Amino acid sequence: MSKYKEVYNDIKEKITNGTFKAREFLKSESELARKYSYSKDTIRKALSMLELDGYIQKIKGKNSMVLENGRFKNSLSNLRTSKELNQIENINIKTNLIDLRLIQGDSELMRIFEVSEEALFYRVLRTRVLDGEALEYEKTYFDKRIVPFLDKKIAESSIYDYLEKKLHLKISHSRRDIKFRYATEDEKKHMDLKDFNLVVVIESHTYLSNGTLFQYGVNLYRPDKFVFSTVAKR
Amino acid sequence: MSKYKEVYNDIKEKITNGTFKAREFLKSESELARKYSYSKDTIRKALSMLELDGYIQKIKGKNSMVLENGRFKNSLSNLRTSKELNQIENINIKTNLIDLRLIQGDSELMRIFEVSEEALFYRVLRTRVLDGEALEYEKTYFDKRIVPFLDKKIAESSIYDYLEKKLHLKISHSRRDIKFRYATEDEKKHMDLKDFNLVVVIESHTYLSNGTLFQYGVNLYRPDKFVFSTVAKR
DNA sequence: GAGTGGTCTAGACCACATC
DNA sequence: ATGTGGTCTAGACCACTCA
Repeated sequence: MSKYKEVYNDIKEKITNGTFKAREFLKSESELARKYSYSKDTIRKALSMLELDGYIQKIKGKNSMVLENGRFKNSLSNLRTSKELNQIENINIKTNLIDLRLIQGDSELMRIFEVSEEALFYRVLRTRVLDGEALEYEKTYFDKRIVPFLDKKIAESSIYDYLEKKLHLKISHSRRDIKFRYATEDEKKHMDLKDFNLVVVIESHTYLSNGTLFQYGVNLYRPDKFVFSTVAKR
Repeated sequence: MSKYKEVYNDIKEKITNGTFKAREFLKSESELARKYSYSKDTIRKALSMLELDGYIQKIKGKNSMVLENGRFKNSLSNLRTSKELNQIENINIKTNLIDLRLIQGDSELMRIFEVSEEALFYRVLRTRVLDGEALEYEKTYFDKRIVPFLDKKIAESSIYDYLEKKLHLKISHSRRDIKFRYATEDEKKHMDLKDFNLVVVIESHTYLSNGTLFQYGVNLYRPDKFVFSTVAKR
């Protein structure tokens, strides 16, 4: 764990658990530097990350101010797994594995991954059931050259835990497009859409630290059940 | 203009105009430092911003790689005004001012801005018409203590240009919540929603560099017409 | 004027990819 | 072994806020 991440996590924890409250001011950068016995620049790096993630606002000439953070539900500025999200909203969520298989020759996937027709992909279909309603339907595709093995047990829990802790993949970032479209018949079958004919679609492309695309996925949500928050810097 | 912003803009320009193409590699940080005659750290700051904004990916042990950027339409990771968006999608967009007035005593606004009932707000209602269809409906509220004057002429062009260039407001960041709900009768009247009864809602709270909330707004879009892209870092 | 955050530098050392 | 990006430091100077 690098020093700036340690400081970042420490302060973030104190903000989320209420030790530092919204509208309060942090200690100055030089005081924090003394307190942690790190250089001012290391503290600054931690504070910059906290600002990017919407926890604090730096104000020139004054100390940094703690922002309210309660509004954040599904934060898209952080890359979160569904499991992490569950811990935030402490409600009854259950993951159901619908299907897990190897597929080959899908032209759409060949285009996305820029591979030839021999390429193999794991396809994972899962739903997330929240208080008895299937509100999320997830279709995920993994490049088998990078994820050589997946089984039912892994797919029923957290795939990302497995990728990072067991396969030691270094995940860099994810590009996400949010859009809206009519649900297909298959989607209507697996989701509890009530009267809604539209679904929220989050398409994601996830890359490793070396720039390789290894995952493509589509997550579908019932429109009335999800809010996404971001912080946009000027 | 700071040095790192100069480098950021220079490289960003070369990526967007095609001088640097996707999957190509940039020069190394030390080469760039020599080329611009700036320190390595200044170059690194520029590259980090480019990475955050999804233009490049830094790869340890190798040079930084240019990412494809064509997919970005409405990027929520940058704070963009509608006018800037228009320049990107060079299609026929027209802004219509529906209403501009001072309002007072709205309890919802009093709660959001945390002010008492004497507080005055400018309310601006506008639509954006794209190839003849009113696809965006914008309701914006400004704290009159910070924006003391607005008129028809300003509201019909770019309000943000006015705020930054004339009033010299320093805009820091904006919190945005994306959600979906049924359209109201008023919204159906002003927008060309076709058969859609749902609208995409982007609620925004915009803050100055000193931490003051000065703008609250709701932007509504027809669901089939907009895509929002973000880059989420792990 | 004193203190704060913002920019910039030069140099050290580490981890990683490549040959 | 070489070059790359990542972390960390110490110090300088600037712009801003506030009393």
